[in-house]
Amino acid sequence: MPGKPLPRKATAASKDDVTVKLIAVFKQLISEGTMTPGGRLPSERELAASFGVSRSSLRQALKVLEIMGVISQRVGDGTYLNSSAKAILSEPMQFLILLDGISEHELMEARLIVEPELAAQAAERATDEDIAVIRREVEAMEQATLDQRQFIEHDLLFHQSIFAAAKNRVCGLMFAVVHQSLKNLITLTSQVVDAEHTLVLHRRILNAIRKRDPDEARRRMREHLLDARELIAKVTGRMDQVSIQSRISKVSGLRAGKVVRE
Amino acid sequence: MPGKPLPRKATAASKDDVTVKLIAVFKQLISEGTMTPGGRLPSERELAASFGVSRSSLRQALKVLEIMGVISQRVGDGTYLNSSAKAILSEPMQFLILLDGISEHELMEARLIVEPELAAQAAERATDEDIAVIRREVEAMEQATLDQRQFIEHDLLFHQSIFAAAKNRVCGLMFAVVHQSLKNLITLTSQVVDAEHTLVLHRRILNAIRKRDPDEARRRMREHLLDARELIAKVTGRMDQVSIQSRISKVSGLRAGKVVRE
DNA sequence: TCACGAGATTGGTCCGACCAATATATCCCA
DNA sequence: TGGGATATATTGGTCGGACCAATCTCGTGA
Repeated sequence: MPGKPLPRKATAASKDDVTVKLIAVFKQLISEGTMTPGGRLPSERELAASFGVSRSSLRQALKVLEIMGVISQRVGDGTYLNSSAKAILSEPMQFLILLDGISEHELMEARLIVEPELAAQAAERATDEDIAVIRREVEAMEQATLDQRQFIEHDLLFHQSIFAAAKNRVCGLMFAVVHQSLKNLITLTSQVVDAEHTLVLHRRILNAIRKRDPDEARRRMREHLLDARELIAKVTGRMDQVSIQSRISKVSGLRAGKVVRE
Repeated sequence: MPGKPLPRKATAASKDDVTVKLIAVFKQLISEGTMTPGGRLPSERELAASFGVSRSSLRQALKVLEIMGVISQRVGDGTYLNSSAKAILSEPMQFLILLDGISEHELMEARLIVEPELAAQAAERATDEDIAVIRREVEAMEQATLDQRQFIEHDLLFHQSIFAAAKNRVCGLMFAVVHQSLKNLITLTSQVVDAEHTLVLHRRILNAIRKRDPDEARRRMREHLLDARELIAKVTGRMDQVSIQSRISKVSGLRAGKVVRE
């Protein structure tokens, strides 16, 4: 009896499948500068041969990276390493919200923690240019009071521009997806109140930052978010689980079929 | 002139490849409750047939979900939907740090924004049990002053337990990965100062939360993080880019080969 | 000089095959 | 009859090849 072919070396990462190893390799290559942002990767066939794996396995790894926003692929062209990855947290966050059943209320709670502090920091650190950008978003909102889509878009951009002014990319990137997740809900709330209501609150924040007054900026942002949270609570009270459903983009093309275990 | 074969229907999701559509389908199925956390999915072959796609394409989608931590796959067993996904942001965040070149300093900045506020909220909302958990982490650190690995582990758990006490899952999940990213760096700093130094600061935070004093909790946490940031600055001053390299897990098994464009 | 077009390149999808790990059912013996 | 060893089926993991469509490249010809 020859026993098992190989006792399966316990070399730590030996149980990882090829895809996981490949992702680790890419991470390594990026960190050591072999692959630079914006650069083009060899073709899938070359990469597969170079790594000694099948194209199928390689494609699985590349697909993961593409969905996460690390790379971009275009047929007939090639594969490119993205320079920045603003959307990298988007997909995971959506699943996180689904799996852990995170409510809109909790998302607003998180905003209440972070955004007032960031507004305060923005008041301290913003350059004149940063402030100009923030003001431009307010003006864009003023001119879009009739176009709800545009209005909300600039509403979110307003908050993002404050993140940028606070010079805190980590929070900025993290909360970009939080904003995106709340987008549908914000749309609902903005049907309840008129645009001027939101604009007043935004202007107060802008002015506090212009005055370089961190404490007031913090207070005004908090005021704005508390107001928004209240509105959301009012709206969701009538919507309940519907809001969850509507947040999921409708699927086209593939039939769902039976997926449950028979 | 026949023009382009088909003007590319602008049906929104028509340009997405199969994998992207499949992920959207799974999102849909989870949100509508057809797939429930902990539940088992049909086999890959069944799913592929059910969706009318090849197993290869399906596997790409499943791989993405597995890396993100949405599902777990075991050969010979099957595919299961995870209940919660604490690790869901881990991989994306690592690439985010790499691609955008986010420094340890920026990560600490983000902690300085969030954790003091969370400590304050913990002081307000913590149940007796929450506080017991926090205290237990402090005690665990006291008993692990000799085992550096254990010590740091409980250091991070201390901070996590405060997040839990603050009842803010969003920030908790987001900053779990930030902590993880800083782990190596914390290891370095704890070689510079003795354990008691850290313990004193932790005890102050714990006591503030026990006294239900939000303001002091906020101040004490801030004090702790400012101290940590200073230590990190001191350490990284001598390390520079080395810290980035060491954060990447070494790869085994696959040879990197040439990847640059020749 | 520029527009057109044939060919090469590249990612996207599918199929079929085999392997190894695991679970389940089966059988045999104590 | 009970329990452990064994055979079988199921399942994910990997591979190779094939074809398609989008895109790029480059040479040709007006």
